[in-house]
Amino acid sequence: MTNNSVIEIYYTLLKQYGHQHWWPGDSAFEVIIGAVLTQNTAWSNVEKAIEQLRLSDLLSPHAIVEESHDVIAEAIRPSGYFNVKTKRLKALCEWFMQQGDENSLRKYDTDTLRKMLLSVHGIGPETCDDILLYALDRPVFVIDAYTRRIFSRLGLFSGEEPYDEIRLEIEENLSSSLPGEEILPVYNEYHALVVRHAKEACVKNKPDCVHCCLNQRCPAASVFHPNMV
DNA sequence: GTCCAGGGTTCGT
DNA sequence: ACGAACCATGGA
Repeated sequence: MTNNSVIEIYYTLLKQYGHQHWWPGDSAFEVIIGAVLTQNTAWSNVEKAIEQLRLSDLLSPHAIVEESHDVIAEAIRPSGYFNVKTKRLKALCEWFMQQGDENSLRKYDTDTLRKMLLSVHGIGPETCDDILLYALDRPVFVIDAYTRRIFSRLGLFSGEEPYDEIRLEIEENLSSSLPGEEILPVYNEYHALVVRHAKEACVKNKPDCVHCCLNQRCPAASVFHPNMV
């Protein structure tokens, strides 16, 4: 990985697509709920689930802990895996309430918070980093399937490396390119741009489509290969 | 009808 | 430490 490759990819994506405005204006709690609901699920379905929670007055940690499994499951049905996700939401909300208010999480450093979140049932590495970045304003680089696919096709990784191996290498590379005060908004925007690009890159979003970012058959190839038509 | 989405847990090897 | 089955809806 060359010295500035990660930030250069960022500037390329930002120039192509502009700002994505991910999770703006929502409360931290709503972002946290969304992070669980969107696991392996299209965001459009998550919006329906959140709206149904809102209409049932279930959009608070206390309500989700107290309400019955079946009522919550029915509310979040559109997001899929509703029985699994109901358990995960309850576990996460119980943890959240045990911490007191949102401000009581500020006293932990990011690595400590990550371990705390990962110990909650239903929170894996990606959901954890979504919460850290988009709800708690921590500077972490979110690794998802799109990130692996795109960075792999740009030759930076094989794509099979463990989650934290990719994350730490990208974070080290990025932080060497930017001062600390400016890195949080870049992490925030970067993941959103990767998702946006992945959707543009391959019409069918096929994991085995080897053309994305590699040749002109990919609709988004010119983003990284300006000389290609 | 088929594929897959802003994943994680559990249970084999 | 790694692989596979499992969970379930809705849009393309």
